[in-house]
Order: sequence, then C-alpha cells, then structure tokens
Amino acid sequence: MSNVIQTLRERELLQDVTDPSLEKMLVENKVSVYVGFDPSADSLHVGHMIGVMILKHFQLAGHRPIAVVGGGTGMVGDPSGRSAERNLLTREQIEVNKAGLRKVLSRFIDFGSGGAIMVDNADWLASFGFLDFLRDVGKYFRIGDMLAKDSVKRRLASENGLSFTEFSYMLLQAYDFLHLYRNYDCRVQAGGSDQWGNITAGTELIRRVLNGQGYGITTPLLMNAQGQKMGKTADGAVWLSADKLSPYKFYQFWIQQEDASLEGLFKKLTLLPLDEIARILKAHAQDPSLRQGQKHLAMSITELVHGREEMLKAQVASNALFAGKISTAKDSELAFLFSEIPSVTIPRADLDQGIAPADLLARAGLASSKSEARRLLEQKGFYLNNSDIPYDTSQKSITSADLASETMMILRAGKKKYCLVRFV
RNA sequence: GGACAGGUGGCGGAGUGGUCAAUCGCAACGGACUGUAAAUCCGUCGACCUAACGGUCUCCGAUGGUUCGAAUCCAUCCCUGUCCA
Repeated sequence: MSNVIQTLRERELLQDVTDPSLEKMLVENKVSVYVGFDPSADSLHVGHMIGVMILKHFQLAGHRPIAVVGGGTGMVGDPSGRSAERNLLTREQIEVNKAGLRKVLSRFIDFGSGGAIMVDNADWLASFGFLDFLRDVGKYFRIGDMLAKDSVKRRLASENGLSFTEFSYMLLQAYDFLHLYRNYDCRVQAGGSDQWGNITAGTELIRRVLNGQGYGITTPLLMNAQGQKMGKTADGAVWLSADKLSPYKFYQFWIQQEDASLEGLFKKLTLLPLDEIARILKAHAQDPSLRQGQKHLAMSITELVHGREEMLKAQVASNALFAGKISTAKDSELAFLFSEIPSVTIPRADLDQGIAPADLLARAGLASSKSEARRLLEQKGFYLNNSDIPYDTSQKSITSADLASETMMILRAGKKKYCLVRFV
C-alpha cells in the first residue's frame, strides 16, 4: 500500500497531524477516512477541492473515503472560521443541497461498490434526544477544554460572541467521528486547518468513550501568494458545477492565476505527477508571458472537474475570444460560442432602430445598471467585436452596421469580460 | 429583570441638526504598464434621466415624532455585546 501521508506532504496538502503514528498505521492498514461537507449550498466550490482531493488521494492509496454530508450539523452551523452566526437552514433546503453535493462529489470519487460511501449525519443526529445526548456525549466534555479551543476563544473575544448552538457544534462533530469510528471503522478525519479544534474534539471523545485511537489531519486553506483566501470572483464563489458556473468561466478563472500561485495549485488540485509539474513550471519560467503554466493548469483542473469535452470547448472558446479582433466572421463560425460564454438574445427590431450603447451593456449583463454602463463607456472600457480600441462614445447608437457576423455581436467590458449578443 | 455600550454603503470604520449619497481604508470595477500575471500609478465605486452642465429619487436597525431642515434630537420597538441579578 502506498504511503498516502507522504503523498499529501509532497503535494502541500498536509498541514498537521494529530499523532505521528498515523503514517505507519496507514501504510499497514486499509482504513476509512472521512471529510465533512456542509450542505449550506447545493454545490461545492474551489475551497472544497482540497478536502475532495484528500479523499481522492486516500482512495488512490487503497483506503475508503467517507463523504459526510452535514444534514444534521448543517442545521446548527459551525462557528469555526466565521465571524458571525449564520442563518440556519431549513430541513427542505438541506435535502436539496445534499443531492447537489452528491452529484459533484461523485465526479471525483468512485462511489461504486466497495468504493467510497456517502452518509448524512442527520441519520444519527436527528433522532438523538437532547437528554440522551447530554448523558452519552456531553458528560465527556470539559467546559475548560471547550473554552480553550481557538475557534471559541476568538469568537468570545469578538464583538459577536457566540450562541450556545454554535458552542455546541463541536460536540456534534466529535460525535460524528465517534459514530463513524464505531460503525464504519473510520479511523481518520481530515479537514481544513480551521477544523483542528473540532477534529481533536472527536479524537478525544473516541479515546474517552472507547479508549480508541482516532486520527486527524488538517490541510492548508487555498491561498494566493498574498495570503488571501482564494476562490472568490466578482460573481461570487468559483463553483464546481456547470449550472452554477460555466466551464468557460471556470477555465478562465485558472487562466487568470498569477505565476506565483501555479506550483501550489498544480500540486494541490491536479493529479499530475510531480516530475511533470516540475517540467511544466520549468517551461513556464522560460517565458512566463506565454502563460503556458496557466493554460496547462486550466486544462488539467477543468478536465478533472467538468470532463475532457467541456474542457476542450472552454479552451476553444477562450482561444477564439482572446485571439483578437473579430469583425467579418460568419454566424457559423461564432455559433459555438453561444452556449459557452455568457450570451443574450435581443430582438432584431431593436437593433434596426438603434440601441444606445449603455442600454446594450446593461441588457447584456456587462453592467449591473445603466449608470454603471455609462461609467464603463466614459472610462473607455467597452470594446465592440474584440477591437483593440475602445468603443467610440461619440457614436450615439449601435446598429446593424456594428454586427460581427450576420446576427451576432461580441461585446467586451474591460480586458476579459465577454458577452455574445445574438439578434433575432 | 437591571446597568452600560452598540446597530452607518460588500467588509472595516468616521460622522453626532443643514455645506452628507455620507471622510477614510480594504475589496470591487475601468484605464496606464505588462503577459487575460504580480507590483505600481491614475480614475470610478446607491439608482434613474442627460451629449454635457446638471437634475430627480431612495438611503445610515424598524416605526412614529420634533424641526424650515435629521444618519445626527425625542419616543416606542427589534437585534447584538459586556457586566449584574
């Protein structure tokens, strides 16, 4: 059996381990490992990818991943790493979200027979009576220990404080681990570095109740070179499902990464062998302006997340758009872009009458309001049909003379935000 | 239940009767430089109308009130924190 801990270490996926004997244990035994996913949305985003990759590496090393969906804990809310209590989710919403998570996860991890499993902690938490919980779980926790947790200390010191519900969260997560340890022979829990307190609460509980040995590992959070959390764009989170973020936008997100982030992203989020990563980075360093590294990264991750076909489409669309001016194209050449990049359809009659540039920008969604569209025009940030000179604002309206092909027009806001408009 | 401190734009945080659509920082957006990087510099950053000058509307937890005029004063309510019971 391969040494998964060594693999994680090499790929910058390992921050901390609760006990050094874990490495040896994992080499000698085939075990189950769990990562929890919060059902606060119906999909996962890049921030979750680390946890997903952990499960993936464990599976590749012959272990069994358990994806725990927090249908029960999601009703409470984890205070770790957040500054204020979040809104509680309804039972119905959690069900919807759970289904979404399963769909995304199954693209990474093999849930086939004998493979990974997914469980919902609502199955054992929901029917757990409060008095039983206090007696069977609560009595193993010391208030002093709980108050000493970093996540609790920070919140107590903040002006938001924390509610009893949030304070109790660690008991629930600790109990999850105990339950999985008992029923699924799950020996390891992995999570982001902000989960350390919750994870050790679990290993402690296992020790006290069963005199057993559970292990925990934490991973670094995804950061850029400036140490800021990664994974947010202007549109929000970088989702892993195509219906929340198109493969084109996903691909673009990676294309736009800075040089300094490449190595870590390759190691953490792709399955490329280390020597190949080294080779790519070396080639990139020869002439960074070619952006070979970013292109390779975008290809690898997009293929992993959306599949080869979607990756290729995103790649072709990107290459077409970022190649330069498009003024005498044919509909047949542009049509494939319509489903790939942000697109709108506008009645042909409107175009024949002439559309004010600010109107068009707002309708295309490149500006959130007309005021913003005007601003963009004023600042020379609107480019028509990929021209390299900004739209001439002395022109009052856009007409059929501005079409790039028979029925289409390509709008660009700033350097890299595109919209394809089709007039029918 | 009591005492005190708070609730301001995506976030942080000024403002404490008019000159406030609200200083400033961060984030975001546009431009310059580049490589669809980074760093730096310049500009913008509630909505609507206008080619523009400019104008209109909504806004400072909620609701009422005082005033020619309120984010700023008063009342009630809601929420948060700290301490006391």
